[in-house]
Amino acid sequence: MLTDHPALDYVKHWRLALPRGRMIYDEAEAPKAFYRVERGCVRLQTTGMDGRRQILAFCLPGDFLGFEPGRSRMAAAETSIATELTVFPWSAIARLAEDPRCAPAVVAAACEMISSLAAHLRTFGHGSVEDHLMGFLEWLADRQGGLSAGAVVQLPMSRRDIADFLGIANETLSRTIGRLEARGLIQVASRREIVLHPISMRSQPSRRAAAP
Amino acid sequence: MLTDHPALDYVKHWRLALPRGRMIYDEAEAPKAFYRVERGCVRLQTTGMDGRRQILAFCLPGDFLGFEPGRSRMAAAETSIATELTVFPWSAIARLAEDPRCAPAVVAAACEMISSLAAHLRTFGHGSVEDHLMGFLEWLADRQGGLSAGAVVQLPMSRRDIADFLGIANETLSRTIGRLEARGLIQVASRREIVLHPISMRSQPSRRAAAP
DNA sequence: CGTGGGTTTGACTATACTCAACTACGGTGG
DNA sequence: CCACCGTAGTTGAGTATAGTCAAACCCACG
Repeated sequence: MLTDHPALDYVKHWRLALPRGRMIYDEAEAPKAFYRVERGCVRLQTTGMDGRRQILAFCLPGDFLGFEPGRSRMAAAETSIATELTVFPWSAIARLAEDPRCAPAVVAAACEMISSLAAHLRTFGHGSVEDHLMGFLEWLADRQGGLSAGAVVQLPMSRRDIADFLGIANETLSRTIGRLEARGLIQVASRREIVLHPISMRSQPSRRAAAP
Repeated sequence: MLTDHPALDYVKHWRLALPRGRMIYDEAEAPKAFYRVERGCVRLQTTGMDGRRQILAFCLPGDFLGFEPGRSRMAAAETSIATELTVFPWSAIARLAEDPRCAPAVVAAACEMISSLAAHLRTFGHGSVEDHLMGFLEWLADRQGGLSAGAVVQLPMSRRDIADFLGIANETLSRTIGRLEARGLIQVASRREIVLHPISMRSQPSRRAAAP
């Protein structure tokens, strides 16, 4: 990972804290910097002419974004929640790419983005919405320290964000969450917290134990 | 584009001709080389446990594929039709990435793949199947010399390939083609040839004209 | 404490999937 | 060269799934 590469410490960079819903850069705008997420969550998205939004990827702490040597951004980047970033100005990109010691790491960073998009793309084609949602939650749990039994997943984005990521209507997302909970696969602790039930626990479909 | 970079001429490479339906490399296998398509068409695909296939991208002449410095392929690569490739062995990858003159071009190649996947991903979320298919055909026409009025698009892949790329059942693809033809948007000349009607010129040209 | 955006729920509709039968094409062998 | 066969593609009927429109609801925020 680029994070572990010492070369990054020597290129110019600084911290940047943003509130939720702030645009970092817009679609098709000229790249001026790239970023690493330190805290929070950034969504990479495009907005169609019909006004509908498609989220291509979520960037969590440790992820890089905006690494596009081309002359225009392929997607806009906005914070899903309050987020802290490290900014690397464009000049650093050129220096990185030309430094023989750094270039392989840079390529690796680009390939991570490829893997991320490819993983997202492969889920789109087939499978039910429930599968997609479970896959998304498991990915989140994995990023938050492994998907152990009864892992509590923090959702650093709104339902609408998740729906636009999965490519479904937010009503459908809401209904799907309810269905998964009814089947005992997940449990909605709060609006931004979901408990993943282990597969082994599926055998005993726990009905809502907590009395009102 | 990497194609235009002279450094590629100096790294070891050779030609390879393959018949249709041949696997170039398999999913999760260790990368031994990367490739440039000279003629034909390659599909990058993953196969789910349910046997269903999702095609992530089609690689047409000029495109690179298999550029993954990681330790395993993110997707399998197979020829959709008889295809001619230039093979660059793994040793060339390391050399390219470490050569200060080549590294930017290498990064650019990776970014092209990112753009390709991102473009595919953004169409998935919203819009009708007809839109997706028209977008696909226009992309093909664009790659085959611009989408002028009445452009004849050669389809270098089967209907099943197209369906798996768009993430729809092949029956749905067949019906959608029929519907588009009935609406006068396209005309099926033969099984592997479709004429794009000038009505589609209403939409914005994705082709870049001369700089202002 | 009130407001407003995000979220949930309901009823209805549109769209694409599935299963199944049928047809056309391309390649092969007589 | 033609007949045959197998694969790819098309068409049809019925069904399942998610979208749309609309309204209620619930927090989080000021």
